[in-house]
Amino acid sequence: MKEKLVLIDGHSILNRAFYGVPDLTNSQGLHTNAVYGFLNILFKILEEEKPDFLAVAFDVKAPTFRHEIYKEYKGTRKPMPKELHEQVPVMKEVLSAMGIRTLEQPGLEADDILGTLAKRAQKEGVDVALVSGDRDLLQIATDQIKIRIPKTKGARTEVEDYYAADVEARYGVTPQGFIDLKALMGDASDNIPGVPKVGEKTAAELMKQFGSLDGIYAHVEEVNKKAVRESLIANKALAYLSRTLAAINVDSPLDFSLEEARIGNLFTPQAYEIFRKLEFKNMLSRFEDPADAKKEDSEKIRLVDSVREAEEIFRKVKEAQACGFMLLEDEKDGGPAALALCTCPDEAFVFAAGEKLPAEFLNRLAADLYQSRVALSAFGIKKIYEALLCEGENTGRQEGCGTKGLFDVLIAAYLLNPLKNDYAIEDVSGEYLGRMIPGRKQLFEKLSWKEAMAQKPEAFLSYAGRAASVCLQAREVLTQKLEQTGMLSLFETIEMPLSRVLYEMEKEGVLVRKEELKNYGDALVDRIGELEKAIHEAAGCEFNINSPKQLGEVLFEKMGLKGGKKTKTGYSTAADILEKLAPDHPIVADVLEYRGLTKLKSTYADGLADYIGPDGRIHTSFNQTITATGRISSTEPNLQNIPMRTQLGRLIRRVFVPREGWLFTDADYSQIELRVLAHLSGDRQLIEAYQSDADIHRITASKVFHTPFEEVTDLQRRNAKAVNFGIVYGISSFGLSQDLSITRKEAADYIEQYFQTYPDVKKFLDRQVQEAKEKGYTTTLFGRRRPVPELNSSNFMQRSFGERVAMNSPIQGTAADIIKIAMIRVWEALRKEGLSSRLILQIHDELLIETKESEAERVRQILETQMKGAADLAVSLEVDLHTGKNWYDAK
DNA sequence: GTTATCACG
DNA sequence: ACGTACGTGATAACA
Repeated sequence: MKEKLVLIDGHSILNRAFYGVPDLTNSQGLHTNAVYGFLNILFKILEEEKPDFLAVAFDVKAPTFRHEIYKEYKGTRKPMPKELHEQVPVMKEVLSAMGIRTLEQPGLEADDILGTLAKRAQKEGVDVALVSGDRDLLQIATDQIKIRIPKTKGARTEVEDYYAADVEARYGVTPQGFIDLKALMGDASDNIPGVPKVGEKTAAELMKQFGSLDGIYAHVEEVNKKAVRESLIANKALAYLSRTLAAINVDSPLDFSLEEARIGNLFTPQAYEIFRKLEFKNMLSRFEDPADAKKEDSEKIRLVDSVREAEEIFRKVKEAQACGFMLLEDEKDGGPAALALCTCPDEAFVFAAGEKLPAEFLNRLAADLYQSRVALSAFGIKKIYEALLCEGENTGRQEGCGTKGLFDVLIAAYLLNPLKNDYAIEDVSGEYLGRMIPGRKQLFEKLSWKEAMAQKPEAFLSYAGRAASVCLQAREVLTQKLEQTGMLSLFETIEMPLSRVLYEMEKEGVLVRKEELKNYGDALVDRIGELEKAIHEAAGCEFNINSPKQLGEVLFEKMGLKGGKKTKTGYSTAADILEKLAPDHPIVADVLEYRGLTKLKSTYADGLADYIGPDGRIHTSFNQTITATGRISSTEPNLQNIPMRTQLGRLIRRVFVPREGWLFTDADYSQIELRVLAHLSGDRQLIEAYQSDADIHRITASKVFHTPFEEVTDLQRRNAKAVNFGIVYGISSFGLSQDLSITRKEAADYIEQYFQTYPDVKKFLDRQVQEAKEKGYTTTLFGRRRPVPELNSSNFMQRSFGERVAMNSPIQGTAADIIKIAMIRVWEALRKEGLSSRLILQIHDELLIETKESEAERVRQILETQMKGAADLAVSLEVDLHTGKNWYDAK
């Protein structure tokens, strides 16, 4: 069996990976996408080739770097972006930790190193696979040397393979001919002059006709085109010099023996450590689990599956101070699959629900434990209140929202880094405890908990036990981190109590009149049909109006409407584009109406109906660990985006009703974000504007446009309002100009005038950006942080985005904090006074209470008092209150 | 699974 | 010169 060598063109692959993999950073803000992509390609190649030897070559100096796209289109060089630059040493470190031989030598380009090694290996009878993103390497290909060019296609990489024959088949020249071809046409990015007048096309033709550079000069008189012929003759020396430059030196002086590149164990402890640091979680599964090897002996996880045993253990657990509490609820049937408890880190009990240990019994024990004085540390607490509170909660803990002693690892991890997409317990373990444990996906793929328990009982036991242990251990570490970052009070007094409020709101749900919702949907159908017909008729063909692709083609090609291309996939048919065409083209107006109606039908009329439960109510999920700013979000269904702005859409709110004989009370903050801005900036003018109790947009218009208050026109007010919004979003003249359909210059003037009117707002915004740049994060009034890694980007667009984020997050986030405080206070007031009315929805600046008629006045008072009093700002917080028989009437 | 669009604050 | 408003989630189309 022949041995095999894999050679990798380090910079080239790193470069490919950098541009092929979306931006990734670890929690320290280190960019990792290129390294990640490189390793993915490496692992793929290794699996396919199963080589005996492996080496990676780098250029010694890479101050500028061929940006592939620029090279192809512009023939220029571009400096390596710093996001990529910082990954080069990391990459080398990773390779070194994996025991992979790296090669770099002053005076030698990576191409030369690769070429030389490939040829040497071939001489020794070793097969070679050379991996590079650079087609120049194709000149090295032979029957034993395969050039492999990876292409990132969407999510995964495909590799093009070239032996010598493949090069000829694809390009019509031999590998040697490749050199000649390049010599003829030149390559600006490699400083190869080439022959003047000969470009890509001509070079290819010449090669086809004569076979080689030598062939061309042997028959140079036979070259057809006069200009080319003369240039060839005049530049013969240049042509041969170019060939020398284009040819990879396959005989470089390189002190290296193949044995040095023999592959050993790549998955070393050192590599594991680095992968962990880089947070390449899915790659960690390639390592043997060090936790297994190291911990198995000391880690005792006991399976409990009888009532008698369970009771005995619970008695003991109740005497502990703190307890890690991991309840695994099956996603298929919603019932508890198992409960894991841990009172000291290397010992855990896993209670498996089943015939011998009924779920109800487990719930009772859990509730009992919650009533005891043990401090529970759980993960995703909102989901487990059901079990904790199953016996009612009117004994024991009464403080706050009943969360005393409870600690939610999930919420703590979210506060410490709100940018993550998910917060798996195994990630928390690795990140905060430095203790790697095998992840759920790795162990069970897509199995539900009950399936996992049945199919892989041992792994399940181990996972559950460790998870509980992590909950216990993480409490201390996370508390300390929260303390260090100034977020402990936010955690304890806002987020933890809020989790209970959200649980109750979800459980309560909102009543929806199913019949009326159906009628609403049905009423849309006829008009949708009419529009569809009219659109197809006007277009002269039938097509799917819902397909932006088809719609774009019909509108802009078939019908020839003028509208610039936008997206990479084709024409933009977004509403703001179509609105400009609508007045002149009835079909476009119809499309817009069609879009509006089908949206109402599919997302709201039909979409919501699927979520009405047996109790006639919709129970949304309020997610507490999703947004970057601290807002909550609502899913399945989203009840925070029910139509409001158009009359027809707004009507759907009539199907949201309180129970028979009750009312809705709706309370929303008036311009909470602008008021927060007034407070945070301390701007005297803005604060006084709010104290005067007049329409803030009108006041702003009056000041910004130097117009007496009474004479402000509607247009001026509208413009001022847009500027106010723009300020909150992190103003840019372009954004404002888009919104108002004015020129950038005009928008810039408005902004300039605004800042002159409210100078401290300007100072405040600048300070947010400045501080965020220094510290790497922004902070709300209540200490909530949001990291802004984009501020360090070398990419203008990303950096600008970071600046807007730095301006917006403290404002949006502080407003989010305030309404959370209000929610807790309102909830507690309702409870304390023994009222039956219930908080059921939150829509960012609005609360909806299902109100018992006899409590209506008291509910209004509670809402007003608690919402206004949620924060003490330099301006008052104002609340608009409405009551009605449905949500439509209560707004 | 990603993209385009559009609903809300 | 770059190419935008901030924060979400659901749907349908398309690869």
